[in-house]
Amino acid sequence: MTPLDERKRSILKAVVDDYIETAEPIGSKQLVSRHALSVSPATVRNEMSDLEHLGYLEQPHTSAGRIPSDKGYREYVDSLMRVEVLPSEEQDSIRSRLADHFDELSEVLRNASSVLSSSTGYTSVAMTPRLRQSHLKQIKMLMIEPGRAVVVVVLAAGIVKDRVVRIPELMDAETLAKVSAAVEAGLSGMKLEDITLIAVTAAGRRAKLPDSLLNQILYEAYISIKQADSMSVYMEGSHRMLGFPEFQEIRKARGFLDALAEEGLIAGYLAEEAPGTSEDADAEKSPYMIRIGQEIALEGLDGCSFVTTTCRDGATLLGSIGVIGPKRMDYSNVVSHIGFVRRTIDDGIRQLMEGHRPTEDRAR
Amino acid sequence: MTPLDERKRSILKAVVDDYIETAEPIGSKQLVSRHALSVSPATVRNEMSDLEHLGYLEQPHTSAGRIPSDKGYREYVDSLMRVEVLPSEEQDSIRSRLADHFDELSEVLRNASSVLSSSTGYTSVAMTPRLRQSHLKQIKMLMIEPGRAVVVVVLAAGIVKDRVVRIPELMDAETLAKVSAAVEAGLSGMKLEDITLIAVTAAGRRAKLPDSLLNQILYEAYISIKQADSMSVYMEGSHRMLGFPEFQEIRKARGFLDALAEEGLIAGYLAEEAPGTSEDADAEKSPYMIRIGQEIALEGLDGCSFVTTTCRDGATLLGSIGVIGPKRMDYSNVVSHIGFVRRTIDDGIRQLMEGHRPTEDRAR
DNA sequence: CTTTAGCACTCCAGACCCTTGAGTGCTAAC
DNA sequence: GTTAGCACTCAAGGGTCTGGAGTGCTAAAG
Repeated sequence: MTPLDERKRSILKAVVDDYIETAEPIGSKQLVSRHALSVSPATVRNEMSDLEHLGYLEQPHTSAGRIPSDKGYREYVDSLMRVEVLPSEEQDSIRSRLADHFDELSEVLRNASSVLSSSTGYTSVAMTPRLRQSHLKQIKMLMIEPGRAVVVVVLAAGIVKDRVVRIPELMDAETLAKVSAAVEAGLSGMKLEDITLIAVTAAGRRAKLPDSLLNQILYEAYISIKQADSMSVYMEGSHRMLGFPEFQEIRKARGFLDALAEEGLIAGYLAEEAPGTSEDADAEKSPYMIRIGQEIALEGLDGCSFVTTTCRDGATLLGSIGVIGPKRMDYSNVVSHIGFVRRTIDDGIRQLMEGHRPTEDRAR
Repeated sequence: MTPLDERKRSILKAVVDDYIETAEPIGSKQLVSRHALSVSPATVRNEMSDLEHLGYLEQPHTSAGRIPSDKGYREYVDSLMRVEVLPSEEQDSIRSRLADHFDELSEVLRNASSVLSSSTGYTSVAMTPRLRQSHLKQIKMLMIEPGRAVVVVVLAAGIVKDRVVRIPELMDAETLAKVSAAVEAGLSGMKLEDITLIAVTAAGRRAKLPDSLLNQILYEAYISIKQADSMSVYMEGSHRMLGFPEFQEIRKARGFLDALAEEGLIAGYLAEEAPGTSEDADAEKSPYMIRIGQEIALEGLDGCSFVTTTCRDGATLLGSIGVIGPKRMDYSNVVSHIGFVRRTIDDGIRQLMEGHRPTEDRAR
């Protein structure tokens, strides 16, 4: 309970640092030689033994070195590691990879996922949020050909979803436009979660058309609106994990991949609010959530850690991004990357939202 | 060169069947006992030795059983295996899983991929084709808010793509509608590959607006049209491969997953036309392409086979679907599944295209 | 000429043992 | 409180051995 003294802290940090690098249990002698500790191996041994009893380290078996426990990683993440600012070349490279498509949220998130995975070397996920709280801005129905139409739903957050639907053969383009306008007029500005089929129908009725024509269309409009609320998950780089020693046993690798393939499992995790784990707001006041090992209570993902954060525009949630790696991941690097990506996205979106300044030199 | 005699054929078939099931090298004695061959192990031994010299079988090492060579699998696939019709419960189950979203091609393909992977137990891919040959049907630009618009591109094949773009602040909704109409009037009916920026500009000019306003919009319209041509790849179930004995060595598993993660690699393969490998058009005249082992010349995918087919509506290519598994995959089962999925999709699309009959009882 | 039984030979896989080296905990001296 | 010394532990790697499945060859039988 009493906080660790300075020497214990630095030894714990050294152990975690080394273990992150080598994935091998760390012994006292090795530790002394790799770090300029001004004490002997025996002293370190005593300290390590203490740290083990305190629950920060564990031994795979007697007569092996020590590896960090979940608690050890937690301490490391919360107060020992030093998060560096990304070198500016890397910042530039990430910025340029994210630069395109800022106007399409799902593209941004897909890109972010890809960037995070390749720049950290771990698996990344990104997710669009449920948008129940979002306001409907527009809904347009366009004729494609007799019997088919496309419904375009635009939300306040700038999110656009479309969907092809069937409509009655008899419906012509002008009539459809009229219905479309009526629905939009009636629903625009409402929160998605408040839009019911009844509301849609009421709005559509204003078009003053026979119900026989209307019913199907309005139902499809309703479904389209509801579907706009669905979230999508992007995942990248799960194959990278096979390169790490912790996944050399096929069983582990398989458990991991099976867990990730489980539809929606990860989504549930990302969906949860980030409660701001680290109380000391470091270089960046960080709404990160870092879950370590058992803290992720998902079968197959023990042995992993999960760093997530959320992108927001003011109060509204725009998306969540995260990195999954072995517990032994390079937390500092991951946090820098994920933080930088988040800020880049937030900035990009904000810029887009507030006052559309005349198109800047949009690189190619 | 001379075709195999009947006994050799049945022994080869037996070996491949057994190996597909057990993944263990097959010995003469075992073979005799598992199949009701009316000859002694010694005879089988002689035949197997012949088959080895003819290149159909190979031995991992002296004094092990035999396993099929690529040539052996090829013979098996081309003329030995018997493709069963799917049991009707399975047909129903697949049909119902595919039933939704028939109006949205990309949804259909995504679904198909998921169905194929879960029903065969292997990895599946599906791909929308490049659509250069497709005709532009509609292009609509809708105002979202000052400075932002959504462009909806509809192709003749019934494919709909949208994209959010920036437009000049000054542009109002009616003006945009006018431009939109002009562009559509000028381009509708053209093949995607024939649409150039010049063509778009020429069409847009008819709206009689100052170039300063037009230029940006027309450029965005052009980009949107070009993007409609992009293909997308859906892949599912790559994690399933870790369950197979051939991927127990992490190296293999990693090579496989790395290869699949390589953006576009698989796409290239799927994109190639299916030249109808099997000359004898079996129960179904099959435009299958089956590539076995080395025939897939991709690093990491040796040891695998790849069964693909294409969905078409008449002459136009709608998409490709395929299954990737170990060379030792259950070809017969895969072919039945993939064939059934293809036919179900083709039927569904055709039904949608030709005469839209009044909406049938749409389940749910 | 084809098929089969018999036999010697090969080779992998698994069990077992041994050695080595890194690491520990404990004790006693500094 | 720190350190040197020492006995002890244990996993990993390398060797040897054995059992079993399978082969190829030969010679006899059909």
